[in-house]
Amino acid sequence: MRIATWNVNSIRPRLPRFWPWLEQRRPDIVCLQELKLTDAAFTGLLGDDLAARGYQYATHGLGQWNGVAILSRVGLDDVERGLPDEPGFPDPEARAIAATCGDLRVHSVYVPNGRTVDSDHYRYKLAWLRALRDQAAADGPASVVCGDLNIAPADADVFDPAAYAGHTHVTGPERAALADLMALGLRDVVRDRWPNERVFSYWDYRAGMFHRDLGMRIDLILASEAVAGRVDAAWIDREARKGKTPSDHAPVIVDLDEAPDGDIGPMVPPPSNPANPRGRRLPQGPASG
DNA sequence: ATGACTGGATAGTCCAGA
Repeated sequence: MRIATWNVNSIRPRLPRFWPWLEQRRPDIVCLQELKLTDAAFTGLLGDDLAARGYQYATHGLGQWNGVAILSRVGLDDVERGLPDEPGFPDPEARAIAATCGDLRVHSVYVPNGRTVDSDHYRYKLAWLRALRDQAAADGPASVVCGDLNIAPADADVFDPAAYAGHTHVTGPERAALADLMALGLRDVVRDRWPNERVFSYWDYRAGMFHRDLGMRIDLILASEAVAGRVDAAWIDREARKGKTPSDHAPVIVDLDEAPDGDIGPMVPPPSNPANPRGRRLPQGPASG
């Protein structure tokens, strides 16, 4: 099963990129962020074409900012829009949606940016992350938190840590909030798969940042242990950042083995292969470079 | 270089993004 997450930076002007991407990558579950549409506008714009491709969908969109969705070809139940006791700015925004897709609880999130350190928006970001952790704490054993976390987990996840000193996305409190979320038992599956690689998911539109590969890794798939153990491939789809009218974010894609029937039995040891010590298939596309 | 680009709302430029 393939799961993808993509901050599309407005779905309406992205449609000429979105439909070919969906046809090419054929994910079973898609988490989208920054739709910048109401739910009604999303349905009017994409509803029939998604149904024709076999996707159910649920959206949480309130207007021109934010907006998140989950698309699924493997079932879509128990949809939850927003977070329990969700903080707002000042009112709650459309930044979180969750649903059960087959055996998986799936979250699609667009974490607040934070703007500048110690601003009201920064405090809102931290409060929002606590509310997300509290929601995810109620998940069953098979869950994924996917989306634009707006936090670079480590210095290796920004092109120049010194350039980000004193800026949001890299501060201790933000990383601590991410660590608190991951302390529920969630794994950063792309970093697990590419422990020493230069792997970014966002590049500023300006100054040829993508061409020079000066970016950040802020779009994450965080998977519970039971799911992380099923990961075959985990990579950033840089092809989607190339060419005309891209989003400034690239999709993140994870492939899982089929869920075991019934109880999870003893793990079969992976084949011993020095070129691929994790015993995983190689990804369908490049992770970076 | 406190820049650079893109999208939304608007009808001038401003806000937001990160």
